[in-house]
Amino acid sequence: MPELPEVETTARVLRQRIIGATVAGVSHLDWPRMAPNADLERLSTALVGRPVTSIERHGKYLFLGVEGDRWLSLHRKMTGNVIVEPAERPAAAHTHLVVDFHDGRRLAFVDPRKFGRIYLFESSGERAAFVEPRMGPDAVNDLTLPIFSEALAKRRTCLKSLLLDQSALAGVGNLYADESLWLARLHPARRTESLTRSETRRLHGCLQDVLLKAIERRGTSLSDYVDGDGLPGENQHHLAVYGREGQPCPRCGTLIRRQVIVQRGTWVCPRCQKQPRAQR
DNA sequence: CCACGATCCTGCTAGC
DNA sequence: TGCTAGCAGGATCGTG
Repeated sequence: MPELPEVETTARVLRQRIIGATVAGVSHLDWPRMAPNADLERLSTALVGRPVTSIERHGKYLFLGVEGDRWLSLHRKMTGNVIVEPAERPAAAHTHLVVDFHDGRRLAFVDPRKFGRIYLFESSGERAAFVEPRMGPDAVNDLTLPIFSEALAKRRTCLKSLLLDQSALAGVGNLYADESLWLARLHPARRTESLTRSETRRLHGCLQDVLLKAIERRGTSLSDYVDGDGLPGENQHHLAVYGREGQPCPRCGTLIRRQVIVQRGTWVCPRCQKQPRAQR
């Protein structure tokens, strides 16, 4: 599933490919629930005839800006992909939005599960009003140690729940939460308020390491994810715990275990990540 | 404030 | 072999 590193990799590809391209048309919007605040007519009116001026990312959201402060925003949830390709190619199955450009290429939003979301914002203010209540600081661009400590102090919950909460910090999903907690040698069920100052610093550093390494490796391709050129990433070959139940911990060799924490499949090394005493 | 369950979807897989 | 029930999961919403 695309999390911050996958969305960042896609954003970098899109910047190289479509900045300056002018929108010629919008089509294939076949599932209205995927676009809660826009229909094909509104999207066309806002985008057609305008060149793409910027590609931005906050957390797992992608923002495609066109001239005149209009923003097409995409969230890929679990199975969505955003791909630039020649317009003559037949549209892939499960294509739910196509943006055609004047140069004969198109951007396709493909999502078998239809969990992905498409939004249109007609000003930066409108976009900010959407982002602010639901997303905290971006986990890579805005999350300094003091800001992370503050986000942690504001909530009394377990570490896994904190890392997955997009309003606390934006961009981390199930995979990178587990990988960061393993690298920091902290159990996902540990309470936020139980962390010492040095554990907080360690978790912050490990989270940055895990996310930046994953970006260098162009994301993790386990089932669906490919980048803006349709290419898989490399980080799936470097996972320590995620999805590795029964395989040895790369640090100590103990067999990785899967448990369910805050309703999510969670992988831990039972030796490196000591279960807190209050938990069963 | 926090936890938990339901919801949205379809592809995959375990089990018969 | 072929079918089906159940699971997975990000964000949101309603309930306790």
